[in-house]
Amino acid sequence: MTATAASAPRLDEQICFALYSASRALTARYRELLAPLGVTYPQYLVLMVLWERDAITVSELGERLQLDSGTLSPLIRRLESAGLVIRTRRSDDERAVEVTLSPAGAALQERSAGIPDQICAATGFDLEHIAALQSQVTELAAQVRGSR
Amino acid sequence: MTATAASAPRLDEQICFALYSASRALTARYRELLAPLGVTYPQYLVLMVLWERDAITVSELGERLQLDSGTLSPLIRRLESAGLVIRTRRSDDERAVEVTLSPAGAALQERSAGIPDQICAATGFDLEHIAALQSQVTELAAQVRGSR
DNA sequence: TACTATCAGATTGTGCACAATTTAATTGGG
DNA sequence: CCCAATTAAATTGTGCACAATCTGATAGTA
Repeated sequence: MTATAASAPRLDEQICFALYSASRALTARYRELLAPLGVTYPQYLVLMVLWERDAITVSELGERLQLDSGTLSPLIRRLESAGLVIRTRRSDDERAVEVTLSPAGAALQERSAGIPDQICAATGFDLEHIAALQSQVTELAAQVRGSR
Repeated sequence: MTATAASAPRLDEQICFALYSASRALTARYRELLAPLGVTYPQYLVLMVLWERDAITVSELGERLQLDSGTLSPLIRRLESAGLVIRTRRSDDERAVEVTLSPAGAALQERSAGIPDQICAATGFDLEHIAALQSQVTELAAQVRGSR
């Protein structure tokens, strides 16, 4: 015997695989819903942040989404190519790039308004259950980030 | 007004973002723990499946991990280059490729045995809480996959 | 036997993630 | 004022994910 059954890491028991797999399953669902709008799920996340608060820098976006410039720079460039956002150097600090919604980018908020409900429906969970799960998962992520 | 506050999709409220973010946070933790072993988290997942049941085809791996050949083919080739697995065409069906652990791949099971506990510790959650969360997240993923 | 359909992997192309490095602007200290 | 340190993005390189396509092997059927 190499290891006892109890200590062997089984795939089904690992919270990380569950999160990884669920995240990909949900993202796949978003992919279908977002395809008509011509944006990917990470691009949609950036747009959501901008819909909450427009004219935000790349690093502020990065803090919000926990993504670095290596991911965001090309992603935002694609959003700009698609005509959804505008990138401008901030005049008081030429290092910072401010990302602003174009009219087309702002208009996408309306067109995507039904998506969250469709996602909720796809989970088959009621709203309270989703909210409870969401807060626990968020707390777990915060713990893991803070544990290093 | 463009939309009511209630209908506006807020990032913090979205289960998908919570899962996506938590998955990345946990994977980052795995990355540190797996670095000494020279494997990535997806590669570790493949090895875990093989530790459970060796000599499995690429498509069976794909079913288990919900990944397609576009992801697995190059990943398994890297595992083979690293000397951790061996790829052999099945003699009774030359289409199928069987993935088998090399001695080095099998040996990694011992060396990685402490990782799950370290991950649990990083979450700060007790085992029952993790298990409860894990089963809910898994069920949610199954629902989402089945809803199309 | 040919002919078609199906199936298993591999390949191609796009878009994330992320580590590491680079470039340019700003800040702080002497 | 000058220069080192810091900061914000961008760039480079690697490795997933995944859609779409391709190649070759197998199965089924007239």
